[in-house]
Amino acid sequence: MAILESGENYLESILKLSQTKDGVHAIDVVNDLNFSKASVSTMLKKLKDEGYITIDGENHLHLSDKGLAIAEKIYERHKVITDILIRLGVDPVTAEDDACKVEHDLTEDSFAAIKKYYIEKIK
Amino acid sequence: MAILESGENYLESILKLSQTKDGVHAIDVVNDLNFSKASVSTMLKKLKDEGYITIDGENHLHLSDKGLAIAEKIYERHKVITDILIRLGVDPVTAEDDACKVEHDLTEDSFAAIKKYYIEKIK
DNA sequence: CTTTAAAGTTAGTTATAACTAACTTATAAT
DNA sequence: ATTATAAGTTAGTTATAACTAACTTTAAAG
Repeated sequence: MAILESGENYLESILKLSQTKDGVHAIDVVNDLNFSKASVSTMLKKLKDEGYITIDGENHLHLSDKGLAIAEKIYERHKVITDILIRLGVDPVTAEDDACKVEHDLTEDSFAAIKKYYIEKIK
Repeated sequence: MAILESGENYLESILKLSQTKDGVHAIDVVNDLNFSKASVSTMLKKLKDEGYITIDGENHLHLSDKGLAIAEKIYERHKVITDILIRLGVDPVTAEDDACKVEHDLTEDSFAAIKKYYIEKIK
């Protein structure tokens, strides 16, 4: 079963959190995504069952190889799209919010085209 | 109750169809969106109940003022985003598909910024 | 005019993904 | 050690929005 939009956000959150903190817990994801503990618990179980993350004895969340691949993909999209919107004059908070939605919708082709343009013409 | 992503697509479809055909029926929307007749029937009823469309004695679909406003907004986004992606080198079919998803996610601010850039720098 | 096909509806199901409430488990403070 | 707080789980609910199956209604063709 492939991972969907919501799952991608969880993986991205775990990656982001793991860059500033070691030992990411479910509660950190709760605070980052502003979902209920119950929702996060349920989704993390699903992500674990489907092999996107592992949870160790201290309840630390770890991205598996395939989880990391998705997290990195989405996180890159997030940063590129946010930056483009900011450079086009959108306020940073709105840019972040919009990137967070759009980042899941683009095909590889479209994002690659956007990224290429971003690197050559905007950045 | 505000209209959501799916409803926006129906309104956009009705607008698009009404530009090449007069007397748009539910079945035309079925063929345009590739949903089942049942799904379309149910959603059109909801859009009617909430005042976004009217359905006349011949089962022709008509956008109300507020329905038209949404349809035009989404349709403009669709065309702008599709054109940008095509100009960035994405194949037209993929560009259409991606625009169809992204068009619902952007805030007014972000789309306005993108449109401004599109008019000044890309078009 | 009757039969067939197209159009539309209704009922019930499914999946995704959030929620609250209530529970357990684990940690920290008195 | 007991209690209070924090963390995590489980069960059941909700909303959105698709689906199939079965039905009705309308329109067209013989």
